[in-house]
Amino acid sequence: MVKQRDTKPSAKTAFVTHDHEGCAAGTLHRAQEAAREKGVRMTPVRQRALEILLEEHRAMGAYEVLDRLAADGFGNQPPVAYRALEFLVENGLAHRVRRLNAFAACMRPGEDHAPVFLICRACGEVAEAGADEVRSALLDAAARHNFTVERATVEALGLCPRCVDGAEVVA
Amino acid sequence: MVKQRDTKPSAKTAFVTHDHEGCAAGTLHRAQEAAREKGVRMTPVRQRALEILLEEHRAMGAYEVLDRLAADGFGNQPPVAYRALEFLVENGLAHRVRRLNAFAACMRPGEDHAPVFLICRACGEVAEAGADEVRSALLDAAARHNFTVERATVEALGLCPRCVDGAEVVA
DNA sequence: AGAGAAAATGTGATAAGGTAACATTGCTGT
DNA sequence: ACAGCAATGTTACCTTATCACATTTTCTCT
Ligand SMILES: [Zn+2]
Ligand SMILES: [Zn+2]
Ligand SMILES: [Zn+2]
Ligand SMILES: [Zn+2]
Repeated sequence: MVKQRDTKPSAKTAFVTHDHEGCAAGTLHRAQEAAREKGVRMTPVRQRALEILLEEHRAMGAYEVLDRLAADGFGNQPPVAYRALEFLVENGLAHRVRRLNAFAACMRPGEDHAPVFLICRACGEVAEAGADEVRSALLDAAARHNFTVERATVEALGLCPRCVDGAEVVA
Repeated sequence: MVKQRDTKPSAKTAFVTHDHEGCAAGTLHRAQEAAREKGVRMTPVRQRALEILLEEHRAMGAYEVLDRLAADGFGNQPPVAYRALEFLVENGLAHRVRRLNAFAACMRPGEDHAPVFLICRACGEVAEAGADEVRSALLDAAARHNFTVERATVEALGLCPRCVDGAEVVA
């Protein structure tokens, strides 16, 4: 059979225990590469911000990132974090998760993909799912209203496979 | 004039010039009916909040709604608006538009639908598009990750048919 | 009708998220 | 070296959202 190369990390890492050290390092490397190819500058704050986002598969608020950056000797005012995060988002190295008012590292930097997020309400993990079908269905729906889509937000809130067993016992 | 009984308002009103007076009145009526059937109380503040949202096909911030409510003699503190809006959202009479941090009246109250929003970045109009295909595609994508979807946010930002001609001349 | 419980509202305070504006630093090219 | 521009530091401020608690209204049951 055709052996899958390391081109689809998200499919392998979403809600599955894995070597996250390597996962993060690899993604960071790919992000750096993507930035270089794109001709944008990966400065220290920006890189550090991305590293922070990559530590876990969850979304972090700007102020949470800011605290971490400040602790590392960078500025401690909101624009420091917002600017770094804005840079990462604009260059496809991170995503904004609107449901959480937070940011998450992109797991497929440079791939020009349409992100769909799966957000576990129990453990807070966020996975990026490939979903071209969702996009095309959305474009179809928009087309029926003669609407021109420029950017789309698709986010699902629910329970990941690890949390689905035993999460609703609370109620 | 009892003409529209089993119509699909959203499909007819989205980005199309129409009798909005009747559109709003009809939707309000259907919302009241839905609330009654559901056994929840449509109090004065709640109804007024919905009326305010129904005035235009766009999303309004909570504070904007609050100002209007205060002007009508209701309380002028944030919880007044947030509570009314929360009620409307929880009972399917309004939706939260996350991309705008705002709220929009639901155009098909009581219909138990999965809302997909088309947001025009030029005129600010917001349309609710029916998109079962988008939902099922999203559920499929989630299923591939063994993720259980509970709630989903699908929002598209772009240009409505009325704004698409002549909007980008600015740049 | 009247007591008690539950739901809804009023209000003050504060947390959390986000931006504008301007000074300063540092890189880039000539 | 020096002009020009990108990036950063910093101050101040704005918007959005929630908490906590007192008061009123409405519901429920006797
Ligand atoms: Zn990982
Ligand atoms: Zn989980
Ligand atoms: Zn209308
Ligand atoms: Zn428009």
